[in-house]
Amino acid sequence: MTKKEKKDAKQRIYDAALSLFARKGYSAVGCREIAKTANVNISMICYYFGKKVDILKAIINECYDKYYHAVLNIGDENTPPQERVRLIVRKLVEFFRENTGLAMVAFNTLPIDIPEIVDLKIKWMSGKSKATIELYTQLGLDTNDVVKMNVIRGVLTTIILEHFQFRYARKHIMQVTHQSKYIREFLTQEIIPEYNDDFYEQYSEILAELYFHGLNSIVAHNSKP
Amino acid sequence: MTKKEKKDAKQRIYDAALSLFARKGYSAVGCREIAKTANVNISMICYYFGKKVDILKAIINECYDKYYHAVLNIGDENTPPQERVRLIVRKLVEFFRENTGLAMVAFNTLPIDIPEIVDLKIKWMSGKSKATIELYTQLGLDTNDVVKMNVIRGVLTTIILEHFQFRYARKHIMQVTHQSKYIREFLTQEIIPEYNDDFYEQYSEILAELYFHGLNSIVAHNSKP
Amino acid sequence: MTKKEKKDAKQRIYDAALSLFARKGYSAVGCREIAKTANVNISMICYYFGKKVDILKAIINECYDKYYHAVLNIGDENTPPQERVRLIVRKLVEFFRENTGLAMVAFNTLPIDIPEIVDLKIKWMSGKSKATIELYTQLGLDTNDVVKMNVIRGVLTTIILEHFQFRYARKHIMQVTHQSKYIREFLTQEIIPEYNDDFYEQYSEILAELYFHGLNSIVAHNSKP
Amino acid sequence: MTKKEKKDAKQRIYDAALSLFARKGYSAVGCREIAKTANVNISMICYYFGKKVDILKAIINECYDKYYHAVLNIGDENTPPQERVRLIVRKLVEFFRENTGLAMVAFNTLPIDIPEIVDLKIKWMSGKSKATIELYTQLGLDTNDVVKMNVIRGVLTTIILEHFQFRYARKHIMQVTHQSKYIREFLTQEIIPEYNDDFYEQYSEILAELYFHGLNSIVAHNSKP
DNA sequence: AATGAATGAGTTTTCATTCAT
DNA sequence: AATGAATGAAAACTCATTCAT
Repeated sequence: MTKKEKKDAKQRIYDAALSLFARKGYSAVGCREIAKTANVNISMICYYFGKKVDILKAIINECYDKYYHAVLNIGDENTPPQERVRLIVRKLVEFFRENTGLAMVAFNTLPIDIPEIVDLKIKWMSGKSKATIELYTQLGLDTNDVVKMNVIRGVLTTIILEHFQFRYARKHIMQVTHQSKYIREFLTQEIIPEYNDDFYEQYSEILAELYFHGLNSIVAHNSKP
Repeated sequence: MTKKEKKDAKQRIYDAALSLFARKGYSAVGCREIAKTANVNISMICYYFGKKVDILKAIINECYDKYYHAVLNIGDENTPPQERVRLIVRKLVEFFRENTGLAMVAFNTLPIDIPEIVDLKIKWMSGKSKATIELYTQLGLDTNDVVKMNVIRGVLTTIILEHFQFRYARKHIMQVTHQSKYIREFLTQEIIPEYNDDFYEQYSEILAELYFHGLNSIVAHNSKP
Repeated sequence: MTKKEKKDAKQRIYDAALSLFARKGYSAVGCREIAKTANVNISMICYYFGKKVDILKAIINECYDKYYHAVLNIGDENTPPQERVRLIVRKLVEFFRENTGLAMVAFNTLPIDIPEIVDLKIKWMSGKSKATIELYTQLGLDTNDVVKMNVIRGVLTTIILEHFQFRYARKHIMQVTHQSKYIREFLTQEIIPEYNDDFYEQYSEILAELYFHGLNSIVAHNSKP
Repeated sequence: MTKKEKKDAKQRIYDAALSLFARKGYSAVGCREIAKTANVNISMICYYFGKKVDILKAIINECYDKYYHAVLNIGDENTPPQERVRLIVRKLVEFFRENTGLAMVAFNTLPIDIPEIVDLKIKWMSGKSKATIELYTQLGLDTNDVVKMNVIRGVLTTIILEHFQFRYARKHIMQVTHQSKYIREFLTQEIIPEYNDDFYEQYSEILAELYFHGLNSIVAHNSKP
């Protein structure tokens, strides 16, 4: 092994794990597979990370860290609401675009039943959501309206994440050989856009539009006549 | 064992598996655990379902079947668009409410790397989406606008599913003892509504509002000047 | 496999484990080795005992159970002390002779650092030692004399156990090939008696003699003039 | 690290290993644990001792060396037998008191199945036992009486070792938290003497008494009429 | 139809040791 | 002289599945 490879062993493990977790889910991926993908000996995983779950922890930490950095300081009370929404959407899209795998693994709402992980996630999720709350009040939304808050909680993130999950899944599926040929045909029939800067420019714009007007419409809405 | 129990063995396995898959994910659940939860002998699983994966198949099949029945024939071209949206949302919410676990397992976009499952899902997902397409055209949306379609694809389902996943996760987490007391405190501090008929009446109303106006706003939107 | 073998699988594992633990100590024996010795698949161990440590638990339980049955009801206040000592020694020797391996594993004072085992042992050891206490008082020994009690605590058991450990070890060592030939020579030079009924008849007699007069002498002894 | 620490690294490993072996047994202790306890890098162990087993060898060597020095030249034919016994007991108690851990590891009769160790022990054990043999003849004991020799072989050492093992184990157990509270209560209920000079003065006296009169009684004993 | 026993390949993790520096 | 990285073998244990009954 060259020096380069040695230096990167930990990183290679991390990357391999991230990619595999994103594709199969944490539990479906074994250390063997990670090691093979990273081209290292199995024991290296424990050597560098201690336990398999610690790789997941590292991923979650990196993801939330990046996430909160991304959505930090997006406009203030002086920014016009629509502009603010546009900024938020743009930032989020950018974040998910750059960290698709990371986000898929960390944000997957599937409640993996590992207490440590649950705790870690909750720790991250608690007390950071100022930005959106600020936006809501700016739009005149009653943040004490439990129903409305239940409707809009996490909506934006969810929509974007879902987009990337779908895109990721489709790409992955197309690389795999499937039993039924008609599925392959179906997949290739679909019009798949080029997911380039231009696409996401428009995507953000439209999503911001949808979200902004959607929000506004429910501000006015009176739940009970 | 009574005869009643014997008769229900298969169902008990199915129910146990469903509940466990929803909580932990398919791969994280072992046959042992399912058998124990269902209070049957392990070999019963293979006996009734052949392979573990076949339970998942059964779940997916039941879910999609119910799903498409739920969203079938919701209004037609004569129904006013807003009313139609309201109907769709209502039906979807109802569906997810009644089949939370089922939907969590079947719709989880996490692409589990099991070809059979992927194929099965694709088979179900292809060619059934007439209802929404109809709605789009009724609203005047250009269904060939790739970007717009990427934005709205699956949005409604995703939002509702996410709501139920969040609700489910929170409930589950609260039942588990966690290391950090402050997490428990945090969880109990939150205002959690009673998720009753009344709540979902309002929830559907507001979500329909948001979705309808959101959609309308992007119909008008001109991506590129 | 014949039916006979099937039936005995658990027993074979138990026996193999007992024999290996006696020879090498619990920690030095692996499941692989037990399985091979018992001529079963490794997974059978977990299948029948759950965990490796549970075999040890079973051994300890069997040993203490037999032990307390063996030393139960050996004479009473009407039995002359010397006769009583003779009876106790005889019973103990008999017990150790019949359960050498069992006793070596269970009574090995080596404090294996497994809490469950420590607890189990203490549970057994507490509150069962009436027989010896009765004897002491009969002999006129002050059971509150801490020093004397420290001297005689467990002496008899220890001496006998040591005899069997030594005998066991020597036998085992002689079966193994050793590097240094002079050791083999040395070992074979030694006069090794036949450990038959006759031997243990005399052994018990002499040990009882030693123990009885030893005890008596310290009864009279005044620790501090 | 200071120079002092560096200098002592080997000693620290030795001490850590000794303490851990005494508590858990050789096989149950890993190099990792030794290294951690000694606060050195794992590779230091191999660096200083070659193999893990060589630490054990060092321990055994040190122990036997000290042991034989301790019991060397304790009285001669002119010393009155009872006085001689008293001296031997005193010396042995002193030795075990000062080298409890060492003796526990080295003298543990548990036959660890490592040929090198077995050989080493046998090498030490052979041909050094003049002192006791001398005593026996002085007392008029027939050293050719195989049964008698089997009874008294190692008795003294065994008794004392057992005392220290018990003391050691109890102390260790009390430091550990156990599941069952009643065990802790039981342990603390016991009257535990202060194991100081005064205690061992008396302990040696009483044990010498027991041993001397015990031996004498069997000298007179005629095995078979 | 139903099941307890059995299995071999699988899991994660730890082992003592070696190596290049 | 000293060490962090690396390793393959082994550790205990679990896996989904099969099979004889």
